[in-house]
Amino acid sequence: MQQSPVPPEPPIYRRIADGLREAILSGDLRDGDRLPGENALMARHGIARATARQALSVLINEGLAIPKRGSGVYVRQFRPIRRHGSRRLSRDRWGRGAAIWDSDTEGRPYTVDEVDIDRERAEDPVARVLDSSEVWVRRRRYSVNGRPVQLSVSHFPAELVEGTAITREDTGPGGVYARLGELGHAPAHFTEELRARMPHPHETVQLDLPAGTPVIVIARVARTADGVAVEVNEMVLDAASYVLQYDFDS
Amino acid sequence: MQQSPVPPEPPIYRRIADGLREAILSGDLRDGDRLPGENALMARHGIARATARQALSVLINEGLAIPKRGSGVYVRQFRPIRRHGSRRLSRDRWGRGAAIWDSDTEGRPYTVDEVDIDRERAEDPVARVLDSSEVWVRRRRYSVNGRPVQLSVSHFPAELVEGTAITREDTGPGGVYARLGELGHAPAHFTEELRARMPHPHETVQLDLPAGTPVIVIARVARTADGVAVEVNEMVLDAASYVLQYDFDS
DNA sequence: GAGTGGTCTAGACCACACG
DNA sequence: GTGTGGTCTAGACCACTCT
Repeated sequence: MQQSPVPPEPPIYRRIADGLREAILSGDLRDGDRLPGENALMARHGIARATARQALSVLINEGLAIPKRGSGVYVRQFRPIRRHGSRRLSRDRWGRGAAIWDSDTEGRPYTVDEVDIDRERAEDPVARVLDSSEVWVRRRRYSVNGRPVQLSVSHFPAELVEGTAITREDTGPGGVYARLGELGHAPAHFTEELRARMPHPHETVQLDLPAGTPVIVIARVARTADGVAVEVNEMVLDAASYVLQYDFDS
Repeated sequence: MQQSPVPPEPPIYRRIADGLREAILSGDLRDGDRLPGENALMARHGIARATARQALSVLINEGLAIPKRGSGVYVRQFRPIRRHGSRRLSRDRWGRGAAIWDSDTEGRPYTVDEVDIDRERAEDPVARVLDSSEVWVRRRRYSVNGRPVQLSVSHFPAELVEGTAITREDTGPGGVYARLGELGHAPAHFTEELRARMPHPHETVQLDLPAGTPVIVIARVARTADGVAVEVNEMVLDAASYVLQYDFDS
């Protein structure tokens, strides 16, 4: 007969973290509220400093709290931007008020900084998809309300765009897609591949990410009506700043 | 005149973590390889145990390494499943060999366990979208090769599906969508909203997630040709097990 | 100046994995 | 049995924030 297994007591730091998480998720502690600090936890539970830190680090790594040096640990907030992928039909017909998650429905004014344009040898996945060993690369960072939210790296086959405005900082009215259209290579079909993972160090710096924040990586391939790939765009989004939406049929 | 700011030396634990990360990302350490343990780091760098642990915890929280009690810390691997959202046109015409990320292209045999079906009061976002205060809820967990990879919670308006196979464990041939079709409410339009975040504790348990693994949350709304919402499905995916793909036009 | 989080040391005991 | 990671104590010094 199976001995009823005794559930082991969770360690102290975990029980403290569970209590604080409960307070956050239940709404007892709200966005921006201050959590009890290290000293408060030490006194209240009679534990060592390292143990109190460990409890707080759980919540920080879960993305529920943010530490501020010399000040305290605070409940984190979530106010995402909504990014639309395919939206062909749904938008006006039943897009209103039907969202699952709250968001700033339309992207607030983006600012673009750290633009960087270069001609480079294509790396492997991009070279294969574009069928081109030389590419023009446009790197950008997007910010909303002064907070960086997205990194974008666009690749174009070098032979295709050589000498056009796509190789210059100002791409002119309508942007790169209008230029591709004038070249007779208007994008008509898109494929977006998505992943989520923890950020690499350079992403943490460029997006100013606190601990416990994943990134969403989108690799988008734009193809002409003939199926020729003309752009590969890899985007890295601060996951805490975005809700992505895709609408489709059948 | 601006004093050239002296970049402060990163702390020891960070420099050690940077070195190990470099070894992982460069391929010096490969999937499944063992990292130097706490004792090795203490000896090599002349540091205290807690500092060595802190260095390793950085990599663990980044999802690059996995600790195994009594054994060591190992380099983590990434072998995702590919999940297709809208795929109307692209699949056969230019889907082949054009992927950015490697994956098991078609989902390997899923197994379903922990099925749970209940009639419940609808919570707020779901109640609003389905315009229904009572819902039938189908909860499931999906596993691939014995590893849990996805949690799924489907909601249906209670009045609509009452007494049908949708309220029973075996939904019959074609599944719930076939049953909805027979009721004259065939789903025709889909909206998927996506987020990524760190998992909640119950998700960590049910998906057996190691630290440093985000989840992707998909809220999918199915609507009939008339625009009536007939299903809300909230899925929670182990982000390390998935690549999502969406294909669309214009 | 007082309080906060960030880093670090030097120990300790434990449960677990592996040979 | 030995080595591993998991938890915890009791200190210390620092940089930073807030008042």
